[in-house]
Amino acid sequence: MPSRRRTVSRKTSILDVAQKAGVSLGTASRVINQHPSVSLDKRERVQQAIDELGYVPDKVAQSMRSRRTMTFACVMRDFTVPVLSTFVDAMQREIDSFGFSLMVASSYHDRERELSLLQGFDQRRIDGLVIASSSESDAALLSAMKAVNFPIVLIDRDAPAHFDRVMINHAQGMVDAVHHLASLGHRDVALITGDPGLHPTRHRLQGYRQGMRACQLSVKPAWVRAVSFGGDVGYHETLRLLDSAYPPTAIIAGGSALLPGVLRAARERRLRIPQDLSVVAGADSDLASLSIPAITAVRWGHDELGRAAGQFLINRLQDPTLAAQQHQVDAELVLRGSCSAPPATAKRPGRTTRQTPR
Amino acid sequence: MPSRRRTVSRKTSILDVAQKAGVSLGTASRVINQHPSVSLDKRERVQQAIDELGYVPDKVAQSMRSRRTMTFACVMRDFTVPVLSTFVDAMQREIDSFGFSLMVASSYHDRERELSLLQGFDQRRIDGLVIASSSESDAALLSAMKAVNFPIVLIDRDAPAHFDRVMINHAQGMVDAVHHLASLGHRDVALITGDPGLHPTRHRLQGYRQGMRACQLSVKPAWVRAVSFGGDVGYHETLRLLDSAYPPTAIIAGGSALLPGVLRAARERRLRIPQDLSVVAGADSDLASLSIPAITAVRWGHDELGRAAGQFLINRLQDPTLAAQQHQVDAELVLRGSCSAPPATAKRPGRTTRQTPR
DNA sequence: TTTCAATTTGGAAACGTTTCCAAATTGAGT
DNA sequence: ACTCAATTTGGAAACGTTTCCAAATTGAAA
Repeated sequence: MPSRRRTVSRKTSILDVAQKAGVSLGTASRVINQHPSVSLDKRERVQQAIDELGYVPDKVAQSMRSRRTMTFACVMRDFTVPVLSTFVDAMQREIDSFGFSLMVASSYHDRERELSLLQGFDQRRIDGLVIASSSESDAALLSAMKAVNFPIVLIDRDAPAHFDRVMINHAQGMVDAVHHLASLGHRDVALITGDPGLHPTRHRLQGYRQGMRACQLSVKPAWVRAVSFGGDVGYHETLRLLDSAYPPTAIIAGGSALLPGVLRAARERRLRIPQDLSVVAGADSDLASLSIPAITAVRWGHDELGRAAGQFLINRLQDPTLAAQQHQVDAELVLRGSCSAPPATAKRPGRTTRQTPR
Repeated sequence: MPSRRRTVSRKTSILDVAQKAGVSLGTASRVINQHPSVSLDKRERVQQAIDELGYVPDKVAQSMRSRRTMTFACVMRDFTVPVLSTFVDAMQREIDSFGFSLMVASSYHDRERELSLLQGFDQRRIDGLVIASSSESDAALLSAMKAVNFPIVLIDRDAPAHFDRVMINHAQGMVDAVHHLASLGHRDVALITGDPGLHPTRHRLQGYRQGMRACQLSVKPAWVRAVSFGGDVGYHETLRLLDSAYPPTAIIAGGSALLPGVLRAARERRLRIPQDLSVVAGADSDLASLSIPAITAVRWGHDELGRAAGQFLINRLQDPTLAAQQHQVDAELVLRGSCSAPPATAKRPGRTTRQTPR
């Protein structure tokens, strides 16, 4: 007689189903996968066997053969940033109905870790990745992203290769911010933002310059500081600005991680917001909305970002030949209490600024 | 000759490694898995082949055979709650060095969804789950949690079955809160908290009563409201309290989702905090720390929670026979600006309260 | 009936590993 | 040299599916 089962009771497998329904293994598999060519008769018998046995297919075995893990991953710089959870949640909802699960991991701004996450996910044979990479130009990272066996959607990043992209319209936000400040009478508007190699920084810079030009305001090079999103940059750059010979009357904090430092520096210099200094946050945050006064900020829907990213991945899985997809989510300026006319007392020497419009 | 490969170039497999090293498949596998019984000679040859071919093992195939997916999952009611990301992040870090990845999913307070997540993760053969279940007593949920093929760690839940548990010492937080308020002169302290079927609610209730007793304060039944964490409960219960015949002079908002409603209701009734009404938050949040005045709150380390949960799972995987593990993270009262002496003008009728201590 | 194409079916291979088993090798003790 | 146990090794089974192929069945057309 055939050898007995080793374990006392195995999980019921598709074999048990086939046996119980009196069909072959292949036929059972076909009804599970809704394959059309199986007679109604057997289809019913198999379905009944499935119900009676409470059979559920083993995803690992399915993945093994079908090369689909029904899993996506999401890598962000740091999930501790509260607003990212909104993004993840929206993406989750989007992919959920298609049967996909989501893995998450923070890269902590660490290139090595990012590379090893990439390889780890490749080993796991995930079906897609959403990532806000730490760099857009790092050659090793880029080639690792290309080498990998799953589609990638970039979040707020703009890389040379033709990945799918979901980006934020930071430029528009900056244009609006500058216009708003200019309309209040500001002429000396500074921008502190992050890593100059990253799309959000470059795009903000672009919008800032465009806005200044449109308002006929000259840009003093010392007023635009694109250093990094990390550390105490917001604080130090604000101090440098405030202590300079020509301090700006308004500061745009281009990045949610920069705002705390800007506010702290202003407080230390005993500048009241908005009477002595106007402040705009280039990204909305709890701090911005709950501060007193609340900080006027550029805002966008993180849920829209998440949905688009999920949708892109699903589209591409259905049709791998799809051209690179791109989506830009709009940003709007939400007016709060951190901006007012510049102080009248501003004792500034005349400068070579162009005259206001005719 | 043997049949040619179908695909142009397959991923290199352990077979290629074995072949290149001139050993059997089994031996190659053994060196990969650090199995002791393989000669130094072959070990080196295989390692070299691995390096030269850039071979990385396929996790899906490994899981298939070894019944280990190296994956944990985490389901919380709603990941949109900012503070949960700290938890996830800490857990992530904890399990990362052991090679585990993390899946996340929100249950959205939805029992059906919770059940289907449970089954989905079981199909995926994850190695462990961390969950703040929506109920501690739902029979179907409980039996589903028992039926599942992986260990479960409960977060801030107390279920009859012997799951591993990581809980928060809400009671201590409440005791401290009551003592603090009593020391300021309050005698009429109300508590609004959430779903009475859940550990955090029951534990807060217990701490509140214990604290009141210790301070020789009587508890009016109308002052303790345990309804739900959802909806507009914080708002409505606060109004009910404030509009009652004997309004409390202090309110404890036992749950981070309740605080916004409490503050809104107080504002609507034109009560200044803390002059007219003292408020303590039973859970810290951005709102609590950034409000003006900042709200005195019970705080604990979500990172400690996450680390403990990850550690428990790893412990149990190493030794499945382990007795139920339990860890309680301490809560402390952080004093801010939302509490002061009760208004002197309180025109309250004499009550049958016991006299203050001798 | 017979023929032929279309549909349905069973059997087996394949996915890439780990692990079991038995055979081969080694090395120490006589 | 011979025995025996311990170590190392190769070969094959197993994990639970999907999918390929060829055989069997069906049904319509001749």
